[in-house]
Amino acid sequence: MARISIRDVAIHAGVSVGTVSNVLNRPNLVAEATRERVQASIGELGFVRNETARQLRQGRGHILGVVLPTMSNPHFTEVGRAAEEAMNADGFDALWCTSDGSRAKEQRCLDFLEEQNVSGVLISPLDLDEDRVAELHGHGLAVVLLDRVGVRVCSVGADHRAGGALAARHLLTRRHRRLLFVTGPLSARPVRERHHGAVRAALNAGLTERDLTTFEQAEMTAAAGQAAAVRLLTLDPLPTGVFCANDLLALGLVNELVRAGVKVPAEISVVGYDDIDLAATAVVPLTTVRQPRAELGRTATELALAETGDPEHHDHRQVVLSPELIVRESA
Amino acid sequence: MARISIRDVAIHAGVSVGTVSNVLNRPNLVAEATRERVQASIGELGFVRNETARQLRQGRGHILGVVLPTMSNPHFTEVGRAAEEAMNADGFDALWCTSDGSRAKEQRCLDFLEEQNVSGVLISPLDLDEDRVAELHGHGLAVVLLDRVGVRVCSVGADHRAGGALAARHLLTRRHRRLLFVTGPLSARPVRERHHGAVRAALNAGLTERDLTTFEQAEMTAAAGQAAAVRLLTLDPLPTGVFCANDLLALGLVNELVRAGVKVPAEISVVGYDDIDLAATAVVPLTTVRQPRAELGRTATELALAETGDPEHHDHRQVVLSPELIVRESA
DNA sequence: GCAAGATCGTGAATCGTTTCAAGGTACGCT
DNA sequence: AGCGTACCTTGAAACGATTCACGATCTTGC
Repeated sequence: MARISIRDVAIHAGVSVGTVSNVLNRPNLVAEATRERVQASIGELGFVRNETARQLRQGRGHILGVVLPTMSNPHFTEVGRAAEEAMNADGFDALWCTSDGSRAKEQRCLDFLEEQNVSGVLISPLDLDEDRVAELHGHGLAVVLLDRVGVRVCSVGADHRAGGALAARHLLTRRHRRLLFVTGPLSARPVRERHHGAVRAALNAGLTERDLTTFEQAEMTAAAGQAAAVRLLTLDPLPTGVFCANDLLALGLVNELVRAGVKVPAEISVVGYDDIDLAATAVVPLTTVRQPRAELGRTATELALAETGDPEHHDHRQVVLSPELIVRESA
Repeated sequence: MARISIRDVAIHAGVSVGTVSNVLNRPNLVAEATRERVQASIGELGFVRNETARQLRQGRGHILGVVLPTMSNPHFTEVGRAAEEAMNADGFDALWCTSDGSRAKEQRCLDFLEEQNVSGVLISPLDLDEDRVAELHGHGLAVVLLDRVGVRVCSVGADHRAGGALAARHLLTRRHRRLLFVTGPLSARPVRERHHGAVRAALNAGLTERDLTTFEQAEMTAAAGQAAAVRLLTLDPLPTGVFCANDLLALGLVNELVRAGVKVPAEISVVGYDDIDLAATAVVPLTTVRQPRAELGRTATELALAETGDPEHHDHRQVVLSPELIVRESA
């Protein structure tokens, strides 16, 4: 029942603990015969390295924290997956945390990660707390902000303003003149930027405030999108083009419109954001703004790893990636 | 830059490390004045407990691993979320791992968790490796199987056979006599059981093998569901009732059918499985078999915690929960 | 004024690793 | 024989916390 330690292995193999450790970490220093004997003992006893002790000795674990606002939106889990893959390739592991939309939970995640002695954190913050980030950073953790630029840390994100503009301009080229923007909470910066980008583009194209309506939904889920559709249908005159701040909203909205007998895109066109897998298989395949998810995750990991690798002279980079309009059928 | 340790705090506050530890863990043993002084130093220095060292000393961390086959299916992330909530309530934290459909990755997850010294693991195994489970268990970890019963460990799952039967019987009561079953890989037990349950129910109701078609999709995604729909439409005669092994498949399938001009449920009825959030907001709100997700996760945590609490005389329980048919519009 | 408790604080041992200076052996070379 | 080199192996000192037996100091009661 008691856990097998390196010491047990050493005794069993008739060598010192140092040698067992060498077999584990620098096998080339150990004579072949010895090495095999030790390996055999390891197998026989079912020894599993205690990473906890190893970390303690080594200072920091080979672990990066990943803090996401939710696991229910495939966009985020995919970014995380790409990040994790990149870590694994470098011998690091991911520690996933979810803030679940709560600032308090987000703090708990960060505390947890810091206590767990991770060497860095990739975080998609709800609402950037610069001080907390500085603190983390001061404690020697590499911090990479996802979708948010911060002072004095690395960050990687897509250009949401450009993305919003992309969506709006697409609707405008299709001659839509009455637009509805269905956003999430504007307190969240990426959401706000998508919205501003879209509004700006519309205004630049000669539309006026009166041509624009905004629904600010509390959640960015399909259910919220559905609710938005219901509300949309009470508008008079009806908008002909809708931009949703993410695909989940767009999916719920389109579904409800179709159910109500509205033809998409003939009567109302809809553009989403993110290009999650579900977008392509929707009833009306969704025209949407694709975020370079895999690149986002991968780059975030790279930045974090670069910083942990050489914290001394590391200059923080702000990587901003370009979103891409994916035209399908909904607009 | 160097991490602040309990020793630094002790020096700063002019006490011994033992006292600082007491402030942290048994504050009642420390005089109020001292306690406050230490607390002040902790705040001032920005001390963060090194959970790694604590774990080393204490034997096992207050962490439970959660191994899921994918983060892209909301069903699993929701189960995980419920499990995590229950852990948090008991002072435990969750360590999330994804096997991503690969047996090898699953092994890596388990190795990782064991090295991390977690005190237990909740696992939704791809394909149960009894030996590995026994090994984990032998190493003193509490193991709880999700959706799979195993020998000599706790498990909690829904009754998939009953769920499959529920779905099939619903189609049968609606007078469907030509059924299509769109399943995932039948090598996965829960999938197989859903299928068997459905087939059995159909046969019992007097249908023959010739009335039943099965598509075994490699993935259980909306894209796979879409592909299944395309193939479905080549069938002659067309089935009138379809049971999909999960909601993602069903969603993709329904969407494609609707796109092709097929009326759901009038011409073809579809039943899904899981009742993920998206099911309710689909174009044709999905009739589906709900799994008690929250209860599943919560119960799994409870079982694991019970075992870690008192490993000596703990009898392993096999909890099986009942699925429930949710009738909406698709069938 | 003193013994017996009660109340606090200390310091060393410990958890399982890694690391590294130092010790052994064997071998070849002069 | 003596010495230098290579090659292996050892043992002890960390890492940062917790725990616990033991002192030190203060009360209290007689």
